[in-house]
Amino acid sequence: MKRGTGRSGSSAAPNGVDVARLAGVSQKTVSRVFNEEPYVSAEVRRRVLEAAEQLGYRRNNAARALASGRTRSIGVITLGTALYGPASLLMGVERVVRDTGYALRVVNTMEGDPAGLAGAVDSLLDQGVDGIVISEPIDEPGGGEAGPLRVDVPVLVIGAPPPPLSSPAVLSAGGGADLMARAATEHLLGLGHVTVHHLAGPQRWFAARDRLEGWRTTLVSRGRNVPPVVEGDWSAASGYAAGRALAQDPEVTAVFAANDDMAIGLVRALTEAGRHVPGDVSVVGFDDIPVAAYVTPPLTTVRQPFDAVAHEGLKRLVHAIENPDADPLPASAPPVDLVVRASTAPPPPAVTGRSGR
Amino acid sequence: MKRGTGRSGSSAAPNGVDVARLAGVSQKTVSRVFNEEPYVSAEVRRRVLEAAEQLGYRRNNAARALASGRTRSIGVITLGTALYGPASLLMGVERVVRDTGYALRVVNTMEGDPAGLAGAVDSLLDQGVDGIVISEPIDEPGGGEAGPLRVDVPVLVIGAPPPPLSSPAVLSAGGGADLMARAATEHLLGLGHVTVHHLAGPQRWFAARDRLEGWRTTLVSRGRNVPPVVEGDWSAASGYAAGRALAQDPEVTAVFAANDDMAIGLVRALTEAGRHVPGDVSVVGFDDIPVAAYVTPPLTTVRQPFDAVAHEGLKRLVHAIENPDADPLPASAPPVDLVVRASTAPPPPAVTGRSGR
DNA sequence: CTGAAAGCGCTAACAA
DNA sequence: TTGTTAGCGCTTTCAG
Repeated sequence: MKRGTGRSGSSAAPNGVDVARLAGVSQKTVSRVFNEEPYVSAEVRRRVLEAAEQLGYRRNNAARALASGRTRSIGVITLGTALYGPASLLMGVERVVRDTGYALRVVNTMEGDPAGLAGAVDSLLDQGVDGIVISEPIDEPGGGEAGPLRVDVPVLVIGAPPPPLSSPAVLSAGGGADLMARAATEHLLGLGHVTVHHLAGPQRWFAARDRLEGWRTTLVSRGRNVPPVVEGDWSAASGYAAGRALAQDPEVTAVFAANDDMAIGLVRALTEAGRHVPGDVSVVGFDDIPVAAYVTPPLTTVRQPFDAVAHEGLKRLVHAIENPDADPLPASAPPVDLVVRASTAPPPPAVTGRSGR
Repeated sequence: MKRGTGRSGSSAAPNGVDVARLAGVSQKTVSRVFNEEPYVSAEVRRRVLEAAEQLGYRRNNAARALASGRTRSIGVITLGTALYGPASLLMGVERVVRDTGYALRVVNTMEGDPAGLAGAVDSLLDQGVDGIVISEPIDEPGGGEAGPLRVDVPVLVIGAPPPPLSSPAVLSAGGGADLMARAATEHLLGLGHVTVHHLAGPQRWFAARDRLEGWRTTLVSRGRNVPPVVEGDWSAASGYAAGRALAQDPEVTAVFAANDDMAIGLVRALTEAGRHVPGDVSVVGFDDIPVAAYVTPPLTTVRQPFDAVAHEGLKRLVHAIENPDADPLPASAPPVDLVVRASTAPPPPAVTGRSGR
């Protein structure tokens, strides 16, 4: 092939040898300068930097990765939806990853993806990432029949307990949805509702199950009746469908929806059926999407601290990557933030009087 | 260093030489098998595959990139918001990139990012991508004072005309917002409104300017009065603020908002001010976000074909990457899709000053 | 403080 | 159909 190591011809991108020659030093010294290693005289550093600048030199990352065995990149696996929650999380992750000096690679697992999580992990491992973030994994159709996933880099799972996998470090972040669901439910109970209905998310999602659990345990611990759960698919359309059914039942005076989109569809169905929100029925959402404060009526909801979760989790992941032998950093729980607006109120008088069974 | 090329010791990841030895062939043959090159006998292929399987072999991407000069990855630069439009676009891009066999690297440029677009491009170039997608770039504070960006890979710009940059190929996709804005405006005019007000997006965004332009030219070409523009920041909150002002003006009977979030805030403000939508004022949004059909009243809006745009644009970008010398593929315009729901109606009979019905 | 030499694991010609 | 020989551009090790 003989392209001539360190040609001074101009066509291809310049390399360390070119810079070294121009600066009158060895290639190793160029490497030292760019890695900010100690023991380089100010004078030499200046010459190297100047030569690099002049040539438009830029370190070749593939070569760096090959020689060092590290790619300085982190892969994230998301569900590939533009839903507010997952999208916010991804943006948060990107920011932190970049701030930490890593590059970000993204792979989606669409629901129904044949390869699923294992395929996504594999593709990231092929690319050679130093760590993996799995954002809101969901249960898979043929779930884990292939045994635990073997991963040789640290993994951070956000919004769910870790799936079965063997890895040098498995961390998780973003728990606490059950506590948030509890706050929502208690808010409604505190308003005087006899019980609270729940419009759940798809139960394949851990996030959906977690919220349901928080709701259920709250009712149980208060000795309230636990009404049957209605399950939606996160969409406003499914919330609307659920709302049409719920509207028929006069016992329904309070509903906790597992996300804001469904809550909005629900409110619409109730309103169309002549059930006033919050006069007849109170509704609480989840996420605090940007329009939540501006729909009619403004939605009471639970705000999720996406950025904080991403930041907290990534910090621990990077620590695990860079200190393979150290103990993992401890996790910290995100705060609960119930935003009370106008979609919740005490139950209507007629119903208040009756005692819950 | 002498780690022993092709050691049979088990610790590190196996390489091509290990596989070759086990299969009793040369390393090059292993390479041939994995690249699906022709001229490998079925028997040899089988042996190699078996050996690889047994060893858990996985090609080293860094080495491949170094040797071939291609990373098989595409970088995308987004604004780092969870706004429905940008997020949907990103998901669409991810899917197509993956389907095409490339890996995806993501870098955000937050508004106000000091490094800005140039910094993002630079970071991607450092990582060594084969192509770059710039999604919805916005004007930058100190815009382009550093001269045209020098990029040595093909670039696809979505939702805006290409910024000044020198690159082997500069493509653009996702135009046509002006046509969509025109459709929205004409729908309102067709309903009988004398003119249409516009609640614009931040004018630093090309997407916002494009929609404004489509609206303005429609009015002008119809000989209608062009009312002053109100500018929001895409948020429902800004739509609400604009709505409070607009509600004071009895001349306002129709408003075209540059996105659905602002439209929702706008509707809320109008309603609170006693101006009924669509009885007194008609409102059209833009994007068709998932909740648009379920807010009160269901929003008439323009649906954006994010997936189609991503698919169409990426196809051309990949073509440009893989056929550096061929002519670029021609662009095709996305379809215009106005979704008429219940937030638009003919203007009220008496346009001067009364409210309600 | 600086440099020389030896790879990292793969692909690219060129033989055989 | 298969193998040989060079690198790709950097980091690592070990000497000065």
